[in-house]
Amino acid sequence: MASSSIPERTEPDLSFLLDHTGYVLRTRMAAALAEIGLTARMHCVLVHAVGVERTQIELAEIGDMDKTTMVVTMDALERAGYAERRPSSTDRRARIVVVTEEGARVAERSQQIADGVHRSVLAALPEDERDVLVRALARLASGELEAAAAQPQPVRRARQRSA
Amino acid sequence: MASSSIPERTEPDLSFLLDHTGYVLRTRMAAALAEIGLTARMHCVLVHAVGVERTQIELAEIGDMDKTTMVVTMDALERAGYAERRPSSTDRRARIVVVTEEGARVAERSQQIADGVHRSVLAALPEDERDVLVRALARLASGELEAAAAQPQPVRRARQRSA
DNA sequence: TATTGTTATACTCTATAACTATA
DNA sequence: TATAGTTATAGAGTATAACAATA
Repeated sequence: MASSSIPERTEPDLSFLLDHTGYVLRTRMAAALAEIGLTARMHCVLVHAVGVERTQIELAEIGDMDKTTMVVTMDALERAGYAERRPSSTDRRARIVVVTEEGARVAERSQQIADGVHRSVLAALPEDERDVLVRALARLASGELEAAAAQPQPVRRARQRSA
Repeated sequence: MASSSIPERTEPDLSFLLDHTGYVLRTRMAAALAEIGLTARMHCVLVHAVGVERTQIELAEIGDMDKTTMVVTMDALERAGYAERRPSSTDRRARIVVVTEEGARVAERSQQIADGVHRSVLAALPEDERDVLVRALARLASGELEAAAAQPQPVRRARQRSA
């Protein structure tokens, strides 16, 4: 959130626009999901685990989280009674995330909530802009933008113990 | 970054799209600015401080940062020799951020870099989508989206000492 | 040897609190 | 009393490392 809001006489400040809209949407989504006791991550895992056999790692990749973050998220889902860890029948190292009956109901509800938030956001736009916005963002998200994106993050220094 | 990348048979996942594009752009911008030794925040402060008399608080608001984060950013800019703190002539509590000559050159360069990144991103889109994307994001950023955004963040708990 | 999942922990980031000096 | 700026530090979030079990 260090983008400028004041327009220079140059390019449109895409950084500010994406940061700002993303922030506001995240905030709205978090608030909406919080009403049924879910975080965005719990929602994401839940929705992608219903009906299919997926391991924690697979779900972590889908939601782009670290496997250790996945552990925390699963802990929360288990405490809430929405999902369980079951040993995989094919790989005894892995755990399948099984959504409970109540979890499935919650997942459906939370997907409705998420869709509702998205709909209400898009509703603020003139109809002809909606599709173009989604299409343009999808285009940027899938490839073109990624290509040139090196990894500039200097990689977080590791804890080092002894020599 | 807990949005799903797998399309449900529902609304387009605007959360994922904004998160993802925002993340990639932030990453690219950070990498590009890092080549001249700037962070996004330093760039933002520098660019909005050249030529005008602005206090730290004013610049912090423009860049949407906390005043304590502004202190850190100013420390970095001073170390680099790009900006200085000067007492305000009208309010002896406040410090005006004065950009040095070298700082002004760097600001111009960093603005070119930022514009270049934005241009190259937009270049990935068919021409007719570019304007619409920017216009739609601007519309969402300015008001409509904000209106319904309550503050759901439970406010970070304060350190409490004694009673 | 490599991988899944876990625990423990360290690091980064950023905001709160408390303070000084002014207004 | 309130505000600009500073310092110190707490807290959230998240990644790294090391480990156990299994592949």
